[in-house]
Amino acid sequence: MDNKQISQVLQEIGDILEIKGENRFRVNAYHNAARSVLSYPKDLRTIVDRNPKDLEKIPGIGVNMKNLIYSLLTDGTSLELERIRESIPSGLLEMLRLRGVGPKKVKLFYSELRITDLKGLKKAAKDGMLATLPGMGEKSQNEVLEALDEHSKFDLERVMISEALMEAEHYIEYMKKCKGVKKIEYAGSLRRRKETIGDVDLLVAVSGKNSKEVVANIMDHFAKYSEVLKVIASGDTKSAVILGSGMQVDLRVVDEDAFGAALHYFTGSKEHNIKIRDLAKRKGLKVNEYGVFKVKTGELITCKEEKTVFKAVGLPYIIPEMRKGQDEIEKAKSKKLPKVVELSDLKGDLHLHSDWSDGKSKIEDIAKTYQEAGFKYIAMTDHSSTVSVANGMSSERIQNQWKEIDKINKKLKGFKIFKGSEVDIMKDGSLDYDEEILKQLDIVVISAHMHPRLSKEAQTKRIIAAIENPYSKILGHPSGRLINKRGPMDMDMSKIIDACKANNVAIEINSNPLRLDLIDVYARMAKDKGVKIAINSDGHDANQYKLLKYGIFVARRGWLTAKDVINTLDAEHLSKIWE
DNA sequence: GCCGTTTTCGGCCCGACTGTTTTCAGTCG
Repeated sequence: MDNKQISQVLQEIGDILEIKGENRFRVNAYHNAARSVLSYPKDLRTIVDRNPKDLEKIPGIGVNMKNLIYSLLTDGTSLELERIRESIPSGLLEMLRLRGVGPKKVKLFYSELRITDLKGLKKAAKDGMLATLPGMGEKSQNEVLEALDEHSKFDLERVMISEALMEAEHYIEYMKKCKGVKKIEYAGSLRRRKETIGDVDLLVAVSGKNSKEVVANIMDHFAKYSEVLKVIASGDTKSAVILGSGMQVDLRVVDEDAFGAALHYFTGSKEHNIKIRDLAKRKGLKVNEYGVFKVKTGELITCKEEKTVFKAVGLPYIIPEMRKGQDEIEKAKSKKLPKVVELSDLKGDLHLHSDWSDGKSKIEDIAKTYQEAGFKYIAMTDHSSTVSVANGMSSERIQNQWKEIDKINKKLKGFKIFKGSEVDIMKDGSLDYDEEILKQLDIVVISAHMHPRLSKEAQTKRIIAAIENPYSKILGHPSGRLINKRGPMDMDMSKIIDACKANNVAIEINSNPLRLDLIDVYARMAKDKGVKIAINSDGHDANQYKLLKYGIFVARRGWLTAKDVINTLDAEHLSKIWE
């Protein structure tokens, strides 16, 4: 059982307790613990193996949760979990996933009408039975039917950040055309640059002098966007819609004087906000989306800008990417937040494909495009021979490619193409070219494309063997995951990072929004262990240098500075790190 | 159930929107 599965169990227990109407703080404790475990950067199994008591050091985990997690990891289940699962029909949990249906309604449906699953719910709604329940009516019944319809139509998967960003930017362009919109920004997980996004939050500022009609007009404009499929809420200052793509977009309108406070509030994360409010409380302050208030006098500290919120609670500005509710507030207090890397720090890209393998562009065009975009170098890393589906290059072909690179390099001024390869890691951990080729390459990116289903031990051993190859320079897309399509390979990332440190191998953050691999927690772990990172596009088209921004997002969420990233170096300094 | 520069007991973020009520409970973020 991994952290994600443990987190799911904790979430499930919380959900069941909630349906049963247990004490809400006890319910919250399970949900908090679930989130805490999910974002915890270390494998809980390794903690249990060393000293189970250490589990209590994880925020939100006390003696009870520790015992539960211990049984889950040693027995694969626990008495408590079994007992609680038996206490309600399992289908009730699925009902919780419906929009507008929470624990109270699930309990109501079950206790009054013995409804135990979605099918039964649909029948009861169609038969008009739901409307007869206390607190329900025709409208609520229809809401349930619509929620059931949505549930079957859209898989409620979170979408890639690239998609959400595009949707948000288009919506913002449209909203800017509306009179009275002084400022507009997206907030939420999109602003925090999470790798996947559940819904988009838009925040609009209006001038305090604006009348109610102006705000109403903005709400109206919002609902009339051409992509809107359904308006699910529309109040005085808050609206929500569902787009044709299935994505939910929320809008909130605030006075421009409260814009900073509201932006902070709606950027989250929830955990970060709770910690900020806790800190404020201890200073006799109250923080909400309208500003920071002195509790005793009720005096308002106006927060037109976000940094005023932080200042009011005695903190330096914390960038959205860091707001996870982990240790960022502590580190900010002691002025230990790093200055994180920016897109403009990148001087080159060390993982790219041309039409020599499965890319679309010619090497020369790629080089020109990158140079025009302000970069100083690239490494051409086409696929090695075994990856025949991607037109991998034989030893002979790659040597021909070097001749072409030499020719182009002579023509270029102030720009360099490194000779590289994305060399496949074989099942036994050996590399897909022999020494004769490897030793002539400037950049050897080692990647596993085949055998993703090996056991954890075998996979870890295989990858480490490849890292130990003296010619390996960068470990490419380490986990092999494809977001919403394929999970990560089962391997011990902590050991792999240690091996990279021991062998002077950098680890890649692959900027393709479908990969974003290494993930942020491991990026931070690598940094803490002194391992260098390469932020690469893995581009298959000259214009895919534009993907690098997504890799930068991950790096910033992993607290990386420019110094932690090798492709912020000049071409001359870059070659020296492996000497 | 968790947690502690007010505390080992007594708190636990907080406000908007909706529908069904006629002052509020449930849901959501």
